[in-house]
Amino acid sequence: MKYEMPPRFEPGKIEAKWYAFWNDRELFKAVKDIRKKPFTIMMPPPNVTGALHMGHALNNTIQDILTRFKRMQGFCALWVPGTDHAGIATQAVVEKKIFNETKKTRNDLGREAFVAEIWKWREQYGNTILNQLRRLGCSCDWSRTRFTLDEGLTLAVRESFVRLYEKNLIYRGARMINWDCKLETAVSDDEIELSEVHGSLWYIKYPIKGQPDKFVIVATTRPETMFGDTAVAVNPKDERYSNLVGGHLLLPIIGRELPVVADESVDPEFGTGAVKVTPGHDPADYERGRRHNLPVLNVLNKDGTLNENAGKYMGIERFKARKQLIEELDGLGLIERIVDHVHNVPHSDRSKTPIEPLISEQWFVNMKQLAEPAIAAVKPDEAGKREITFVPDRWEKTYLHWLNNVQDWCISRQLWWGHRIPVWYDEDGNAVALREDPAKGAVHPKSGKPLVRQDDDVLDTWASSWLWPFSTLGWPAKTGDLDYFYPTQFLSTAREIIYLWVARMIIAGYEFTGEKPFSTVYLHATVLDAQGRRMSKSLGNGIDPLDMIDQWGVDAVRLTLPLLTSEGQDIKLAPTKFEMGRNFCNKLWNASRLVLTNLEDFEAQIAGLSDAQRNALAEGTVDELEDCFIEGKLTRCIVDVTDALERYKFNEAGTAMYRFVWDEFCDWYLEVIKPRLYDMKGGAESRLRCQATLVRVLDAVLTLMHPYIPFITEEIWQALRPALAALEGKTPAVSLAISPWPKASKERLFESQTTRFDFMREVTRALRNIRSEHNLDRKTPLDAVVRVADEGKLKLLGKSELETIRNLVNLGKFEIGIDAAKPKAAATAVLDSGNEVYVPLGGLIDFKMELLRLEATRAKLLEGVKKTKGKLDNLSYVEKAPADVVARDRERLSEMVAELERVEKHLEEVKTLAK
RNA sequence: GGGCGUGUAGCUCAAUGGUUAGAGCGCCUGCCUUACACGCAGGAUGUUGGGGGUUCGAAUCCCUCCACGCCCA
Repeated sequence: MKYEMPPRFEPGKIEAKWYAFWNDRELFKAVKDIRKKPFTIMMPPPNVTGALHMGHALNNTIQDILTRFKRMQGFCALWVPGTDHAGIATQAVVEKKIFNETKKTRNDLGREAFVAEIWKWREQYGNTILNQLRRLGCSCDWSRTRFTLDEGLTLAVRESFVRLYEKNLIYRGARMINWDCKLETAVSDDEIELSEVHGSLWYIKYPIKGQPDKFVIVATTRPETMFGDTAVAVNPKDERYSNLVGGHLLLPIIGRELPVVADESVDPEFGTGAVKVTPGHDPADYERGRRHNLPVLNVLNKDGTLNENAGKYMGIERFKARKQLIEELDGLGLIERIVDHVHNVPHSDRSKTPIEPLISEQWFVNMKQLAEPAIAAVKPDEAGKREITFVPDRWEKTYLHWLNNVQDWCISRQLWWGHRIPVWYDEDGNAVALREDPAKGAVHPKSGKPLVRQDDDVLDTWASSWLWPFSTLGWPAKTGDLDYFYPTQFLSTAREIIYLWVARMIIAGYEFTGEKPFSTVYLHATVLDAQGRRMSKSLGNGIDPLDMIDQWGVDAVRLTLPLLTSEGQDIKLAPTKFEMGRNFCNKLWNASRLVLTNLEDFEAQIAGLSDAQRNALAEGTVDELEDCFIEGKLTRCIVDVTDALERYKFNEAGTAMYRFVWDEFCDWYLEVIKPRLYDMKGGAESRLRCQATLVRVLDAVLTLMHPYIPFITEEIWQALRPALAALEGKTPAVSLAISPWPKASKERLFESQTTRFDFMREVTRALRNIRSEHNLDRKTPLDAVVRVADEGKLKLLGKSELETIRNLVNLGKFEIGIDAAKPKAAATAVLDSGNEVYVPLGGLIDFKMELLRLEATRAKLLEGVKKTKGKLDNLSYVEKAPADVVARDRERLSEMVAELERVEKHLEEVKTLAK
């Protein structure tokens, strides 16, 4: 049977085919199986409005590598996909779309109709990102896809709310919150970012009561809030103002009397040392207001216009009002000066508009007590073990810092899209939280009065995603899945949501299930552009993973990303980086092409063997040196890759495979066996042993690499499958995706054979170097002599190894001998242990080149001798360093000295001959 | 201001305190050798940011300075 393979790997042709194959056979479906250990990952749910970006591509590649690895290791591997409803973002997207199409706002439509529109939108576009994850090859259990507004998850949100409410950990109150004037909702502290703004500091004159010509000058960055001023504060130690404390000023324009209060928190260095106090619109002033019993005045409407407290400025947008107010004050001569001022202003993550701190009635979660188990979870026990481990571990500090200073969490949002707060009020405003919607005529359990309305607000989206690790498995119901798959093993996410999400999930896990939600938190690299900047829509510097998949193939993308990622380091990415992965896939493709196109007779040959003979082949042969060598390297590779994956070192595992395939298997093994394979140089049996080794090694390589590059490996493996079946005498798994992970046995490291193979390589390299440096065409055979020092070295190269060298270098006459004489006019390479290689070149020899080569060797040796001798001459080194280190250095030194002598001898000869 | 991180070849990055610091890309030379030019063979390239210290021994540990990045206030 012949398998047609084009000389170049064409990823586009196979990707869809294999994804459908896996899916149709439900290979990714995880069914509880008590004979297996579970391995569970909950995918961080992307926004339902989202599209796949490079961060997603990296994060999900990592999760898929691990899931596939564990599945092949025999775990019951479950990877749950899903999306979150992204309250603010989704509502904004749909509202914009509706407005563009119909010029209607959500208020025009009304709550119910608008929410119905969003659901329609979700039906149509909500699966975009999940389909993109399929394109990436993610082996999720799609039958368990979850959405944070699903019925089950809604139930979970409600249950969690009512439980916390009943424990008095949720409360409603008027607090200073962050108000987003564009989206007209509260946002939590974690959803704002400070950004530097080049603004002004206005120095405004506040007249002193009873002294109309005298003023106190107050500096402010936000003059429009002055309508909410209820005092002016100075530092008690500030002598400039000590006579005014206790007196009153007059608020310009309005004329309201403002007491002058002394407060420690005022920085005398800032501005004039006198600051206006606006308790309704500044967190620091709010505290000052409390200390001095000042009234709180709100001057803003929800849309960011000023309200009736601003007098004639009522209805004017905040920044317009600021400008007009300044003009008016200036006209009144009340602006003393204006100074440029750079300061940090909080902006909403979502709308990017400046946040207004203001007092508002909101729902909060009291976090202090809830945080305690989450803090304990990362404390090592006596054995140094932690319930939850961060990788890299330094992020644990970041996590703890937040938890130790945790603030109450504002969970209500003035939106329509989300989980409506399950609280109902009676006519007096008495609230009650309910697991189920109240029946008609239901009454408040305490007041006995009928419940008349539900709270209008919805919950922060994180109040549903913090339940994700267990709500996805059926919680609050005690399901078998929850029992089996929970706690999960691994969470991989971006570090910017350690607070928003990771910490809250851990809190929720302990509070609601009594257990940790996962044992490892892996913080993946941040993908930056080539200049090291974050990829962002506004900069337009993003690299679209789907473009990259189209251009290079999905396997190339999946292989390249982890290869670029060393733990904890960020990735600077440019599209051309994927060449590395693409080229590797092509290399693997062609190596496989060589193997597969030379297996035509393999099954027939195997069929002619006894079971014992076949079994011997299937277990691996030990006859030819190169077979032992490649098996030994493979064993090493299996150990390294498995170990690296267990430690989540995705680049180490990737590099180990890359090295093995390219540097050992392709560069040496495949080159060495060609005569055996093509020309039956070792006879038919040797050829069959070679084929069997190729099948074994290629199978192992494909298996090891499958988690990284699932498509190409499946494609090749399916072609290899008949040969594998013949060799093993049994039917292999239906897919590589569920094939067993390779096992390494220590008996198959073949160390002595590897040493011999390495000597062969050394001689080969020396000869190639001579050929290349002397500019000798590959087609002209060279004669060569290998001089070895003793019997032991002679034995390192057997007859077949000499043949191998002859083939690799294209040699004519080729001899080896103890103390073999150096031919005249020969190029020389000095190896270690007294071994030398001579190539008689006769008239072709370039003495100048030969001189340069030997000089270079000499210089290197001299440097080495000097360094090592210096070390050994140091008495304290010899005394204090470990004996084996010193012994090794002694050996090296004598070795180098001997080599140096020989090089110098050859140099003299060349010099004489060159004359 | 506080915390964390980074600085190694032209570029992007590796390297449990112990051989003469490695790889990919790029560069130079020669090859379309019947798996692969997305390739093969050979080659060049380093004051490991500066300074100080600990140590027999430092890219690695400590201190300090410089530059850059991220997070928190």
